[in-house]
Amino acid sequence: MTKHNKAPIPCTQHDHKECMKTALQRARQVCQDNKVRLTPIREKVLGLIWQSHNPLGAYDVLGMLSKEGKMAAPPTVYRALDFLVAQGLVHRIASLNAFVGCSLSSHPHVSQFLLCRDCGVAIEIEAPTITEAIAHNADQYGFRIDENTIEISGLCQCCQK
Amino acid sequence: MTKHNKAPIPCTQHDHKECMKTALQRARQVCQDNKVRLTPIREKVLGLIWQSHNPLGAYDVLGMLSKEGKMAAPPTVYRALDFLVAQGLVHRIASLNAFVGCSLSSHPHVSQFLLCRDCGVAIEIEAPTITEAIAHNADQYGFRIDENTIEISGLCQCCQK
DNA sequence: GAAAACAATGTTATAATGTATCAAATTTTA
DNA sequence: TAAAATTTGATACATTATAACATTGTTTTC
Repeated sequence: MTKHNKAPIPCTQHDHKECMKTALQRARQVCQDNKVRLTPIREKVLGLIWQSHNPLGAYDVLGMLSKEGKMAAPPTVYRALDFLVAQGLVHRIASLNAFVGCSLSSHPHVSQFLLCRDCGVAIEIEAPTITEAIAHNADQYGFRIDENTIEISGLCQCCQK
Repeated sequence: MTKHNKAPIPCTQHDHKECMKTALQRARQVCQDNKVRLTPIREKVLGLIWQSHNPLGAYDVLGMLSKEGKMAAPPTVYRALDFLVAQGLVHRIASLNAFVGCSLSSHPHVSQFLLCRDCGVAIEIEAPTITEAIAHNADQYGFRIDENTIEISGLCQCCQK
């Protein structure tokens, strides 16, 4: 493994429209495969979540919906978010009470994030070494893992300057 | 490293008075070293937190204080908890919005927990392999770590039967 | 295609968690 | 002991999340 020291995509200027398009395409595919419905509200909320790589609070999403004239109450947003989380399209960031689009491919994975406390970006990583270290340690305690919450706060490369 | 497959202390029947006594002694020492005051409220809250190895919500603590006749408002409890967290005597469990006594010795450490979804026990572990794996991965992204939130949910050994 | 069953959304109210602000009391410092 | 700093009290409020039930929309069955 070589050190890349290159800013991760979420952190850089990039064609974010492309991220969004990919995310929505994937969402349609996942929902089709899982035989669940990506309704207009759910798709809309996913789109709002994907407006950036920064986790959004449920009430942020609610506010954005209102600005677009769509009246909505909290349960509407929470239900859409719960659905998206259940389908693995969105992750909840417990330490921020916020939600961010899943940027990894559809295969199952644990959620692992680097969270910049300055710019707020959430960098989702897929680190087998972390996963294995955790599995190994849990095993030593006879602990059976259901879910991982791995949220590393700090400063992303861009914000250290 | 050998697999112990022995239930961790928090999970077993044990002399919990001893845990509590140790925790309070350590707290006094830490506060003395750090030149901060372990006031009656702070000590009381720490005691309540240590009544079990299960994370307690701030409002649980508040309720327990009330039952003992001590009137208190939320800020009182949150202030005490914030203090205890700052001194490293208590950890906040983000995924549960709850607080649990720190069961590791005073030297600095990242917070790593196994959380049983059945009995609710929080098992604090100190796993250098996890810490190193995270450090290494963060490094690859040029990410500077401030804080770790590592919360593994699942079933503890006792609750798998 | 109508009726039944199921799924999703709307609506209202409220619960649970956490903080801002300023006043009063206590402790420490000078 | 007076001044400064810290801690606590008290009120109000902000933020995050859910319960409960009515309504609408979609799918299935006959």
